[in-house]
Amino acid sequence: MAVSVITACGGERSGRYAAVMSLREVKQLRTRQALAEAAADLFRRKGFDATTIADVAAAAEVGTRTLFRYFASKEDLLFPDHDDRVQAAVRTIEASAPSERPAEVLLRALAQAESDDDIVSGMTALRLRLMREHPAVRGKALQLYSDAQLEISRALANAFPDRFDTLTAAALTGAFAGAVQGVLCALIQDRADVDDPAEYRAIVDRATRTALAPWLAETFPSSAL
Amino acid sequence: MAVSVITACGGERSGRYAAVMSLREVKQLRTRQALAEAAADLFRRKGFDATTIADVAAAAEVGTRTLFRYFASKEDLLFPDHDDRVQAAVRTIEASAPSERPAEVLLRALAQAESDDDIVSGMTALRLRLMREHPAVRGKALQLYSDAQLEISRALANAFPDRFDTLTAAALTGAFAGAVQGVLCALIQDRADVDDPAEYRAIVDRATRTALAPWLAETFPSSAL
DNA sequence: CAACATAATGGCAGTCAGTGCCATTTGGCC
DNA sequence: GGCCAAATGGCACTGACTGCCATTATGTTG
Repeated sequence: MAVSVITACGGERSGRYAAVMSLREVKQLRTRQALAEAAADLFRRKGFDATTIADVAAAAEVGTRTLFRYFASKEDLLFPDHDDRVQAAVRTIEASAPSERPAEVLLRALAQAESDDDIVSGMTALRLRLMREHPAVRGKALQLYSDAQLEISRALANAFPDRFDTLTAAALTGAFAGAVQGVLCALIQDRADVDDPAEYRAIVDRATRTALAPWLAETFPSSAL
Repeated sequence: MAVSVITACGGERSGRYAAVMSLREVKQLRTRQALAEAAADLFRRKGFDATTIADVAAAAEVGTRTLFRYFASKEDLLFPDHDDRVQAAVRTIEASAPSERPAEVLLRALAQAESDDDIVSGMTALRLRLMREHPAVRGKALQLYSDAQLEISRALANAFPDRFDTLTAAALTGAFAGAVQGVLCALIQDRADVDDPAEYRAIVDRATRTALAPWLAETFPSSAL
């Protein structure tokens, strides 16, 4: 999403967003994306450890000091639009009708968080590989996911105030996310590499379905959902 | 557990483990514990950031180079006997009877991982506080928990080979752990500090019950468990 | 008990992530 | 054009962490 905006700005339709984005903002977005792309490229080619912050900054043609104004840490370079996705998921929940089943809404919100951009660009595959090989990356990912989870559970509690208290919402969200995460980790551990986007999507789908089957089962007391 | 062994070694019954532990091993355990205790003490008094590795090493009367032979990172100092607990949980699962309900076994294994030592010593409270305040600590904790989760799910799949494939076990374990973790996080977020051991235990109990209520409900189809 | 093999220690120099400070530049706006 | 606020990037610095190596302590064998 951010990607397409910038592409549009740089291309023939560069004036399209002039009305809504100042030049300064456009430049910032470009710098941010240049950093993320340079990082992904270097991580892929040279490896995570062998790539220094200075390398990334140089490749993006900014100073290292500037890099840290865009990304708080080296690991954050791998999750450039994390916030956008979380916000999208939250909005999905907020926009849901009270008549819907919370589990369905949650499922839709999580599915939406999977950006197609990332999958086809191979960013997801890179991320998964680095998560497996570098504990620090895995730790950062888990931290981001955990924070997102909390935010989502709050949105859920707000969207269904009559069915959930904060704690139950946290439990439900945690169970969902935990199940998916658990399956995903187990899958990652097995197959060495997931290069094919379609394969990755199939895996995620399977993981989600496996994990959530009990929650979505008809026999399950709807009061708990 | 490690604590009591060392205490016994250093005290009047110092000869007790001489037959099973060499002097070298006893010294190593002592150094390890000295480091963990020094770290906990300093983190508590001075704060996490303000405490340097050099401080901890000096307090434990070893060189910083030696510290890193016992703990791979500054954060690891906060989880000194993580491995022991995970192994205990795994053994609990391995020792379970095939006739038991997997969910019950899992619950018992997780409950056992809560060491009384830690709770009364305030280690847990310190850990929770630092997890809330320092993302790096939270990331490390999540990483350790995630790895433990994978190991436990494997043990579960092994213990109930006729009921679970690897993925379902991972999903169930993930859902359990995720639910508890979610509730715990939500609870932690609210109350600023949990100093009282009894209060902490109550919170964990409540979190566990809230999180797992759906799974343990009678109406839930037993085939899924 | 002596001598040897092995493992633990700790110091030193070095790398790199990340931060505070400040002078300079740049875009937004009147 | 000129002022203001924000962005930039260089510099020096801290602190976690590592490889290397000489020294020391421990276990073992005769």
